[in-house]
Amino acid sequence: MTTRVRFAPAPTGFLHVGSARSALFNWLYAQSTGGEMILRIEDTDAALRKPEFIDAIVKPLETLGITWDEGPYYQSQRRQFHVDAVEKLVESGHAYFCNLTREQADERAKEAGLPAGYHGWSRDAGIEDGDDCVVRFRTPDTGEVVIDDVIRGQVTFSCVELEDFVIRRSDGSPTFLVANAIDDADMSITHVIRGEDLLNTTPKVMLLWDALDLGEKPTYAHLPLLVNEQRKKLSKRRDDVSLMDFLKQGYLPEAMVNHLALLGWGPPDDVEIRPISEIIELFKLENVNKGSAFFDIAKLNHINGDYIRQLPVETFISMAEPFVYGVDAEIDWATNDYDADVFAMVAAEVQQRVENFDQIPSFVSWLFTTEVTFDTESKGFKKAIIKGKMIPEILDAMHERFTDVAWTADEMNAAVSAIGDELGARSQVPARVAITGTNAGIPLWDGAATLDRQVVLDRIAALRALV
RNA sequence: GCCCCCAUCGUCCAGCGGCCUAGGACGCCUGCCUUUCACGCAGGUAACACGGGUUCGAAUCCCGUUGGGGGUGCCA
Repeated sequence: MTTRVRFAPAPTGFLHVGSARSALFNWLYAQSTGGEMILRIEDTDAALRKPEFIDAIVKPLETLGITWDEGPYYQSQRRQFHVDAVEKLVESGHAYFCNLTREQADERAKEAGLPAGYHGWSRDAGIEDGDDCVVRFRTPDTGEVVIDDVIRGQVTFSCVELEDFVIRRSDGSPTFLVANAIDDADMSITHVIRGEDLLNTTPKVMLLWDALDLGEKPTYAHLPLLVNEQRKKLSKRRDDVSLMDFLKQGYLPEAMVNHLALLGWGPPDDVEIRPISEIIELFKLENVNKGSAFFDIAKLNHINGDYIRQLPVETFISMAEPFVYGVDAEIDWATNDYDADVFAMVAAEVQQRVENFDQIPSFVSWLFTTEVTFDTESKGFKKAIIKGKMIPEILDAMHERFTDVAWTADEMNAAVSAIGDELGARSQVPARVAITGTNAGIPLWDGAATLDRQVVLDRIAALRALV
């Protein structure tokens, strides 16, 4: 039997990295077993039914290269099936009407000295359907529901712990629990792979499954949660969780996917950075571990840097463009002052040094601005200039020779080296600081030769004034 | 509160009863390379939460404790 998995996100306005990880693991499982994946949008709640929300899910998935064979299906469009199922459950006595609101239920619980929540009051009250009525599922009073989870083994829930949950809201819309059971059955889903936060809802779906007589149940696999540094579930409010935002910041989709695949799973040979084809080949759902995983940006950065360095330089240059030119680029130079040829000349050197595209401007800013700023408080400046030997002498000599040195990389370089030799001091680093504003960066002279002589002289003078 | 899940270096992953004086990766530190920085290379730092069992033998199995997390919605 071909395996069929589904990624079923609720459209909340953007794709969460945790959801992306779920999508990825579903996809990896489908790919590794030669199975199929379907995309299903869980928009049973009217508030979630907005077309722009769909794009916010579909687009990032496409960018990541996570493909699906069927869909997107919309639960909202399958509503009739869900409504029918609810009706069937009422008719068969598995469900009943209830006209208590959440507040009323809590109040009654308080009066009865019970924990907050609904305690089955409407069960046999013979309530007729009405405007304010929900439909609740009658959970068994005894027995237990056992989930055979691929990742967690057997998980047992006693039925007494399960309250009579709502399967149809008072506005008539069925909840996702019904939709889940019906849709998974109709779509012949064989494996439900999703976050651990849904583990507690699984017994309810299984109860519905049996009550509706839907046949063989899918196999479940509950993935460990992705957490922040406080070990709490990644949340929209506290954390950076929008996958598209990461992509916009300059993380490569391949790097993102590689990193995500390493959260909760590891290849048996310990080779972490590798093509997706190999990950598919090595991936085993039963090897996914149970503990929650911290989404570590530092590691993502390292992986991203590796992928960037692997890029053909031409690709790097074209991908870098939005970060150095145009309205969205965060740059400190005037767009007119940007020179694509100069960038292309130094691009290979920049590529070796960045872990992310948004770091590019900091490496080339000095080539396109008139003045550079000296961060006199920085460690690098202190080491190179404040603690440097004969800095004033070097800068004075540089300024003098640069007024008439031949304006080529080699000649400029030679002139500065000569100054160092004559003064018996290290002259290259001070020269670099004067011209670029910092002690760290790409090789200096090819870029420096593209600057105007007066610009360089002014920068030397500017640094000289500080020492 | 109740239910469920989890527990190996700071972080991610390996380990599925002897190969473990616990391995790899990120981070951090040191050195080499380098006219800077980065890459690369060579080292270093650092963990089996605790207590009981079971066993000739436990990071690995069982129980308990503690700690963390998730759920507890007419959200999904």
